[in-house]
Formats: sequence, structure tokens, C-alpha cells
Amino acid sequence: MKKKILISDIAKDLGISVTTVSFILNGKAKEKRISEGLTKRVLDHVKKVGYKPNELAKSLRTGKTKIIGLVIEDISNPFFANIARFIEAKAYSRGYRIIYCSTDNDVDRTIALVQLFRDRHVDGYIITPSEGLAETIQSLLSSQLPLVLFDRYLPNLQTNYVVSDNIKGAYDATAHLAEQGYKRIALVTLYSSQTQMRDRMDGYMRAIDTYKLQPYVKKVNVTHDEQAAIADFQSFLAEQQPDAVFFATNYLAISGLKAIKQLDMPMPAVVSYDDHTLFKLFSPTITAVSQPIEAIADELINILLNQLDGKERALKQVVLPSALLIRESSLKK
Amino acid sequence: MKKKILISDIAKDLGISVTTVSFILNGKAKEKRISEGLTKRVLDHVKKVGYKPNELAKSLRTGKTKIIGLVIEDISNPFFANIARFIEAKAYSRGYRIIYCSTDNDVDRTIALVQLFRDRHVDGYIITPSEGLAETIQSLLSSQLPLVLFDRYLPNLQTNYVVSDNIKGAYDATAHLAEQGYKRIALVTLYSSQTQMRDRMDGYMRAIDTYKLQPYVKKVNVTHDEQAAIADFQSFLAEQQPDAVFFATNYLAISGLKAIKQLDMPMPAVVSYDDHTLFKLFSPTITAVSQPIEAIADELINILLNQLDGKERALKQVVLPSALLIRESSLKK
DNA sequence: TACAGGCGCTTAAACGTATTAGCATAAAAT
DNA sequence: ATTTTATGCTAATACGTTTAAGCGCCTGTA
Repeated sequence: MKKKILISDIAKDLGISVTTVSFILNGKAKEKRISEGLTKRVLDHVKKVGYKPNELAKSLRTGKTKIIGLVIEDISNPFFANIARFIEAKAYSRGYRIIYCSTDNDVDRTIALVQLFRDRHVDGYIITPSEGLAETIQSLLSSQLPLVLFDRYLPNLQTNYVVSDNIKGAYDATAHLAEQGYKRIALVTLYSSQTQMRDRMDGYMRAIDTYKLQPYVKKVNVTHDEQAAIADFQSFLAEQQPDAVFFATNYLAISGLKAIKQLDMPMPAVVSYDDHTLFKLFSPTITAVSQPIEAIADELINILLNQLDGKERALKQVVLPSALLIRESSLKK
Repeated sequence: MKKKILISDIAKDLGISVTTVSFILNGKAKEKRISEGLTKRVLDHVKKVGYKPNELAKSLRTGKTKIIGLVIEDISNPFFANIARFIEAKAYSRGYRIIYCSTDNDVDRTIALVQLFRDRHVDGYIITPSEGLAETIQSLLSSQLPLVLFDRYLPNLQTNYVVSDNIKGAYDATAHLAEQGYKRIALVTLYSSQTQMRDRMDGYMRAIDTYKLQPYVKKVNVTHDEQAAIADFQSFLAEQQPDAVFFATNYLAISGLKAIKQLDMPMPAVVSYDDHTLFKLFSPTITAVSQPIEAIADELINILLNQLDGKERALKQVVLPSALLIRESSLKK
């Protein structure tokens, strides 16, 4: 078992001081007027013995970890997984690493995860805030920690955020169904007052107003037990007999499709907010409101890195447009 | 902006030494014979001022981080996502945190991620090794770092691992298709000699032997461009006309189903290795070989934590049984 | 000849914690 | 009365880095 090499070993080997080695390793050789000859000798020797600095010690000393904490609702949801992937790539190319966690929309869990990141002194945070997270976020803000929210924001808090235009996305989806001639267009959403849910409801209602239709809203509790949610939704279907359903999230759409399938009934028209890799595979293929994933990731990482570089202190609140991808499930038969 | 509280602040406030506070905070009050009165005073005061130790400093001093690094092929694949979720819960309840990363089966990326975890001094590793990772893993082993592989292992390396019985799983799937009366049963697999792929091929071949059928094997390159893989698979379908297809992974099955759908041909019987949340939603529903996810997670975390506790030094190589979930896609019409 | 300043490097202190060795006092044993 | 042992706590060092301050030497200028 080989002993771990320290910066002091390098210094000793070469008969110079630790400081000099440190300067060279941190690219300050020029600035600190270390001779080129010595710089080269040190670099060569470092490579030869395979020295790697202890990042914990570095972080302790500098207060920086070069790590960004990504707190995301559900990393197995393709929407979030893709955002995470883009963010990771972009951060990497700028010298930052990402560590991420899923909250499953559980407040206690989210708070614990933010605390974990805080304990580990991550340099910045990208968060999909669950409800009840205001206090935690406020505490990050008070500590001046670089932070940007996405997918939703906390209405009472002045934070950076990046969201899509949920109102317009939901309006377009609902209007599309109305244009197709559907009359009983239902909205299936969560028991949740998160901003994105509120806005999707809002967009739906505006389209209902425009087309002078009746609203049919079903709220579902999807957290614990999918089968219960399915049964709940089934009774709604039986009772209200919608001819079209707009699901406010992709996983609601998936549970809803399971419910419809089990019922063996004529399938209503369907639109999902958020696309899913497999929607093109279903029969019929599923129409979806698709958020601009790469643009969202871009904005997020730029806002955060600009803050980390100290370039930007102004609040950034970005709203990006969504696109309606029309597939078979929403077309009039 | 409030100043961060240190252990020395606590000591000063109470007029005692840092050592004493540290002992008490680490539950060594009894062992170090600190009086109960003082212990209580310290604990009360710590709670009152909301002191949190600096974990970086702790880790630097102790060499422990209480963090486990989870290096996983693709966290957005439901199989891996569920494993991760179980592992996380189990680790948490035993005082460990998990940080995870997706490798996308890219060797360079995997090496970089392991290095990241190493730099951050995680206490142990759970890894789905991509091909070409032998050197990296060997280096972890040489450094005596607690480690367990899963889903596959590296044949030339003596490591702990947990895998499912891929041979039997693949045999059962293929045999089931044969029993249904299919004659031209194809295997779709990856260009990969990872152990799980080799074993699935093996199981398929054994069943082909048992039933005296002809093998039809298609290898697909799925890494870069899904559409290319789809086209490639389509030409295989056209050429070989299989009446049944056994896909060696769930994402192969998904790409395959897309290919079949695009072709608008009579659908062959289908079985997937690894289940997927949405397979029950497809038409027809998709038969799958399902791995015992919770049992795998259990074994993984137990093996690792026993190593971390120093209880166990013996090699643990665990093989768990898979189950065939028969759905519509594999039944004779 | 004296002095200023540039050059190339080093000394020493810090980051916040854990832990070894030991000190002063009091009680118990000889 | 002296030595031993137990009690309750602390001083000092270590973990592996970064960095402010400074030191001796050389060169050029007055």
C-alpha cells in the first residue's frame, strides 16, 4: 500500500519550499515570479510521481469546492434527467462538478438534501423547490449563497429562477383540443399550489374562457400510491365523461393512461404537459407540451456561474417558451 | 450576514476547552469522563446557538466523509433509478449519504467520475463498471478502498459484486418463447462483452440448444445515435423475419419497439430483459425479465457497510434470481 | 558608496476540526 | 503520611493545503 504523496513531499524531493510548489500548481508561477526552469522541474516531477492534491484540504483552506449542488424533483423523470445531463456537461466544461439528488417532492427530504450540500460547502445551488421550502431557500439567500430555482419558483421570495411559460403552454394545449372540436376538456392536476401548477391551471382556464367551454378539473394525490391515484381518476372519468384530458405533468399522463387502459373504455383525446421519451411509442402517440430543455439548462448554468464569478448581482428571472408537439392522441377521430 | 459559529466559540462562551466540546459532540462524554452537568450545558448551548460542525474540516481530520459514491450507468433508466433509490434509503438510515452520477457507459466519463469521488474522499464505492474500467477498479482495490460492483463485474478482477442470474433469466425468457411455439427467436444485444451481456447471450443460446432452434443474433450500437440503431435493427428485421425478439436490455427493447412501430409491420413476439414502468402501458403489454431490485440494493449496501465497519474482509460475490413477468407481447396470437 | 527597487524564493500563519498525552486535584490504599 | 488511583478536564499537535508578508541578493542609479 503506497503512501499518499503530499505537496510537502514534492517540496522535499526538489529541495524547495511548499509555497513555491503550491504557487506553481495553481498557475501562479508567472504572477509570483517563479523562474521558468524551476516551474518546469516542479511540473515534471509532479507528473512523474503522480501527485494529486487533497481536495478536502484545498476546500477547507479556500472555502471553495468547485461543486454545484443540483436538487431535483425526480431524476428518473426524462424531463429532469435531460436537464441534469445538459447542466452537468456545461458545468464540467467550465471547471465545475455537479452532484445531484432527487427530492421526490418530499419537503423533509429536500431540506435534508440542501443541508447535506451545505455541509459539504457546495459553491452554488440549482433547485426545483418543493412546497414548504421557503424557509430553507431564504436561509441560503441570507447567507449570500449563489442560487437559482427552476421549473417553479417561490412567489414570496426574490430569487433567480428559470421557468417555462406555463400559462401559454397550457393555453395552447387546451386551445388545440378546443379547435379539434372537443367539448368536455378536463384538466388533471396535482394537489399542489406550486407556481408551475398554478400557471398551467391558469392557462387552461383562459382557454376554457376563450372557447366558452365548461371546466372539468380533477386534482389527484400522486405522492404515495399510484394505484389509489388511478382508481381516483377512474371514478372521475366515469362521472364526468370528458372527451379530452389535459394532464398537467407527464407522470400524471402516464398514470392516467394506465387508468384508461385498465378501464377498457373509448380513449379520450390526451395531451401531456412535458414530453416523454416514450410518448412517440404509445398507440396512439401522445401529444405533449415540450419545454426547451437545453435552453433552460443553458440559462441555469449561466446565471449560476456568473454569480460564482462575481460578475452579476442583479436578479435574473427568465421565462422561456414551450412548444406544442401535436401527435395522434389529440386529433379528432 | 451572521458569522459562522466554530467549536472554539462554543468553548469560549462556556469557558471550557475545545477538546471537551469536541468530546461531547462526538458522544465520547462518558468514555472521556466528562461530568453529566457539563455535558448537558454544552449540548444545550450548542443547540441554542445552532452550531453545525464544518464537515470539510472533520473529514480532513478523520479521513472519513460518511459518503458513498454511486457510479451508475444511466440514472434515468428505471431499473437503475430504483436501485439507487433503495440504496439511498438504506444508506441514510445507517448514517451514510449517497452521491451519484451517470456514466452513460462512457469509459472516460466513468474514470473521471470515480476520480471525482476519490478526490472528494468518499468512504466507499458502488459501481456499474463499463468496459475498460479494470485499471481504475484495480487502483481502488490496491488502495484498499471499500468497493462493490453490480449489474455486471470484471472477470479478471477479484472484487465484491452483486448481479442477477442473467443466464437463467435469459434462458427462461427464450424457453418461454419457444414453448409458445415461436420458431425464429432473435436475440438483440449490444456490441459489448460485459458479463451481463455475455451471460444473457449464453442463456439464450442454451435455450436455443434445448429446443433445437436456429439462433438469430443482432448486435446493435446504441451509444451515439438512436435513429441509426433503429435503422440498423429494421434492416435486420426485414432480412431475417424473426417471429419473436428477445431484447437484452430494456432500452434496446424501447428502441426496437420504435423501429417496429415505424415499420408498420406485424409485430413479432417481444420479451425485454429488465422491466420498465411503462411496459404495462404498451399495446400489447411487454413481457419482461425482472430483477429483484430491492434484494440487489440490500445486498449492495450490506456488503459495503460491513466492509466500512471493518467487520468483513472476505470476498462477497452474490447472484440473485430474476423472475419472468409474462404479459401480452410474448403470448401466441 | 549608498540606496532603491526588482527578483526569486521562503517563513509562518491560517482553514476548523479530532485526538494523544498529560496535568491538577481529590479520594483511596498502603 | 505517603503513594496510588480515579476524576475531570486541557494543551498542543495533526490533517494538507493556500497565501500574506518578508528576506536576501543582485542590478542599476545617483
